[in-house]
Amino acid sequence: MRMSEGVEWAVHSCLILAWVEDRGPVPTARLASRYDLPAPYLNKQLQALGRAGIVTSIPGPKGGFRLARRPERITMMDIVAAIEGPDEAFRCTEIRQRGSAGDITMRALRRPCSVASAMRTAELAWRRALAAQTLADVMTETERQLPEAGDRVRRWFDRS
Amino acid sequence: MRMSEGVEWAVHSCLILAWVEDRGPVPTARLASRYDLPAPYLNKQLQALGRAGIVTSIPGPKGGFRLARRPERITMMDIVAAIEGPDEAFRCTEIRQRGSAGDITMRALRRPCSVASAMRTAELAWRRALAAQTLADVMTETERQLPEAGDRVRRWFDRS
DNA sequence: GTTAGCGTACTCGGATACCGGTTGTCCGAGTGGCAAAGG
DNA sequence: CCTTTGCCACTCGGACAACCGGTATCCGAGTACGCTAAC
Repeated sequence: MRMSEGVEWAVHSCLILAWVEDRGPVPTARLASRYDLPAPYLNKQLQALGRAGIVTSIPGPKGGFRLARRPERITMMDIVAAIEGPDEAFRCTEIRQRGSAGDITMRALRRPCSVASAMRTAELAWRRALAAQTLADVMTETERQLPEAGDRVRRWFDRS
Repeated sequence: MRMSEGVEWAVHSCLILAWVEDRGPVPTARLASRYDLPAPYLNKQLQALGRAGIVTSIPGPKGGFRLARRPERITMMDIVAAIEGPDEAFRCTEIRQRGSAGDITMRALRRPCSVASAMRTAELAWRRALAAQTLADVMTETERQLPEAGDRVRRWFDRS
């Protein structure tokens, strides 16, 4: 089980956009050059964020991306779901119904598979933990370690 | 992000082995035919369980697999870790150090990346939730829905 | 001097190839059981 | 009848291909800016 690398890119990009705030939209090429990432592929991730309503895109010159809402209203869960998709990691294929085990009483099939339930419980805990952390929380934590982080980003955005 | 299908197979196989208990080892072919799974690939998963110390293998005729310890001592986390490997889903590649963002103060790099920390927190919640559920718990829940589940497995094992 | 029109350059957006990993398969090493032969 | 010995069939174990989703890339549609020229 492996999370897409695009998630890391997306979160860091959102951090940049959050710190830049209202200074104007940031184009993909700018974000890509900052972290030395392939611009077209990063653009793909940003499009996914756009479809999820996390960022808004402005076309044309002086265009780019900006956050669609305040960092306090964007959770880690939102970003992960936008990139990874809505499907959950464990997908029950109902093997209990297949093969020679398929002749079990039908009424048990009304109830969800116990194995799937156990996995779902764990995954729900994961989702809750992600949803409990907002982009603003990550910003605060980063600035606690490096107080000038926001200023650095804004200076980087202003020059050039 | 998608969990390997082998996890579902492994859990269901462990359930069979738990219900069979001391009646003797169950060969891969028997397990595979029960759920209509490709036997060689299921064998691969069982080998992984063996390396993790969850099941023990007995070679030769009348051989097969059996649980290495009681179901109360086997957690869902053990099985998932055995199949999926020890690596965590989110892998921080430290993009904050790359590109034009690489010129930040070194002391911030002593501390872990805030993004990675947030992800790690969530993943830890997932792992705790998995570790809190034992194989015995899943057995109990299954028998609550279908009380004769254990007897069915044992009868299936005895005949043929 | 002002304004309307046009060209241009820059942006996003979706459609298109490449690659690593999971999935699926195969054959060889090892071992217990069974049967037959000998005492 | 008991013991021993050889063979065989069945098991696990690791090494070998095939398919698929994520990775990486490209080019086209659209738009705001800036320049030019006419009024």
